[in-house]
Amino acid sequence: MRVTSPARRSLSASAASKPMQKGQQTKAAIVEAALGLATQIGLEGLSIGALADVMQMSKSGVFAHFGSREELQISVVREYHARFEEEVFYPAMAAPRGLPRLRAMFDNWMKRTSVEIDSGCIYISGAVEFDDRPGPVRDALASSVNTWLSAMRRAVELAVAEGHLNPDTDADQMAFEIHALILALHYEARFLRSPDSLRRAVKAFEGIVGRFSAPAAMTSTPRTPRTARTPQPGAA
Amino acid sequence: MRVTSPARRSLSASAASKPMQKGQQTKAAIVEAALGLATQIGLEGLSIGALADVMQMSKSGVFAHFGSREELQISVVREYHARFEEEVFYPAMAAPRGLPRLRAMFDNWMKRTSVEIDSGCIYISGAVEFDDRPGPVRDALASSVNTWLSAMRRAVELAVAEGHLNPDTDADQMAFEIHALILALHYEARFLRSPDSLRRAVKAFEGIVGRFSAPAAMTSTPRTPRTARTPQPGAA
DNA sequence: GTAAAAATAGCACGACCGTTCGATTTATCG
DNA sequence: CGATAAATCGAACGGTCGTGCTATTTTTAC
Repeated sequence: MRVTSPARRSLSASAASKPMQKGQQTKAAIVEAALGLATQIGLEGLSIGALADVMQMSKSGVFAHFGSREELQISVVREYHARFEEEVFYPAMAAPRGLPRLRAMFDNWMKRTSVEIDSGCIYISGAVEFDDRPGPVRDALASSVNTWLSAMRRAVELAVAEGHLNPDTDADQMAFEIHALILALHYEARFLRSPDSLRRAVKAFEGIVGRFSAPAAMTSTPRTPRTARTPQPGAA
Repeated sequence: MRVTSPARRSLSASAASKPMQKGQQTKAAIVEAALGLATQIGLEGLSIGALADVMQMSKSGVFAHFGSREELQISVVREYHARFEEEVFYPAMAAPRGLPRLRAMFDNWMKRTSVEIDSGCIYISGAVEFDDRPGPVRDALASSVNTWLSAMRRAVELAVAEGHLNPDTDADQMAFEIHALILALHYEARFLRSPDSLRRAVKAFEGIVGRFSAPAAMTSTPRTPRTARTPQPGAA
């Protein structure tokens, strides 16, 4: 292929090197439609036939963009990852570091999990579908999830460094408990259709923050060294 | 086996009225095998062909016992419900009511979720698979889950009545948070294969108990009206 | 034992699946 | 423009699925 036509159109493009032919944007449109399907019926439920129907294309036309169903699924996971960063992570980084940012991350995360009731989270459905099915799809999913959970842990550590949380806070532990709230919110809102779940999750989050920030609160065992009397209790 | 032998074999039988023909026990064996398959690949992954393979029967032979795949799935849910009661609920009822019993329920629940790493919980996988797929399978699942969650709430209320927990404890809230821990344990142990998740869940449980039992602990906001000291917060 | 009834097998249908391949259309570029 | 490459289509293959039918075997009952 020639050389010219340097940059064409950059949708979610990472590099402007490729000319971005027509096919690339239909591919992007296919991935978007696939993401919509996958959030409703799961990554495993994704079928090329149904996708072709939605796109008003032939099955082979859709297929040609990916070469295999697995590659399509991976593309969907990557797209979800990008949107998750865009809607959950980046906006939260605008909040001041420490507890406010941690709270913003949790809030955005909750919104993505519960507000759009009609579409689930493929990090959650995918975990169930691929928990004992090794392969590249599982790897892509686990990688994305771990990236986000690591960001949560870092946010907790920052909150400790800022003095918003107890200095002996176990960041992994706190991230685990926050993650648990999101999972319960997803479960009870989406499956049980319990209308209170969002309020429950918020309340539980405050409980967790209270436990990790109050120096007088007992954690698991009350034998935490009380000597130093850390200066600031938290709040915010 | 002429006439006699009035009751044949009662596996999980509820009534001894029926003669329990030969077919009933093969049906029970099929359901058991189906349960094993479903805990690995999910209720949706259950296929009659694969089940016939495991049972060394013909597809139609297996099929005839249920009449439809949906009925097979419902049978699996019912069987899981029975075993869950047997392994989680009933043993915990032997513990003294109050906090010890609540703790026993959580312990047994955790064990069922994490110890057998190679088989997941269909209450969790089923929730993802059927969260927006109405029908009798979803109904059966939701009914079983709600039964168990109600039992958890009742256990919390008993612990309040026994004086083990703060009298203004919101039982629904505490049950929500405990449920969340199980979901996170399942997620992180089974999908992320994190070895610490069991310990994390235990620690978090103690944190929850601590928060709901310590009368001086702040809950969500410290502005709880301390004035009237309302006698009945929730109900029993 | 024999006859009725229940359980199981065998086979085929139609539907959908992912995938392949050659033909055809459409976009790109000199 | 025409030439060339990319994108898309159409049809087909082999496979699995749930399900319905009719035999055949096995269990039950007398």
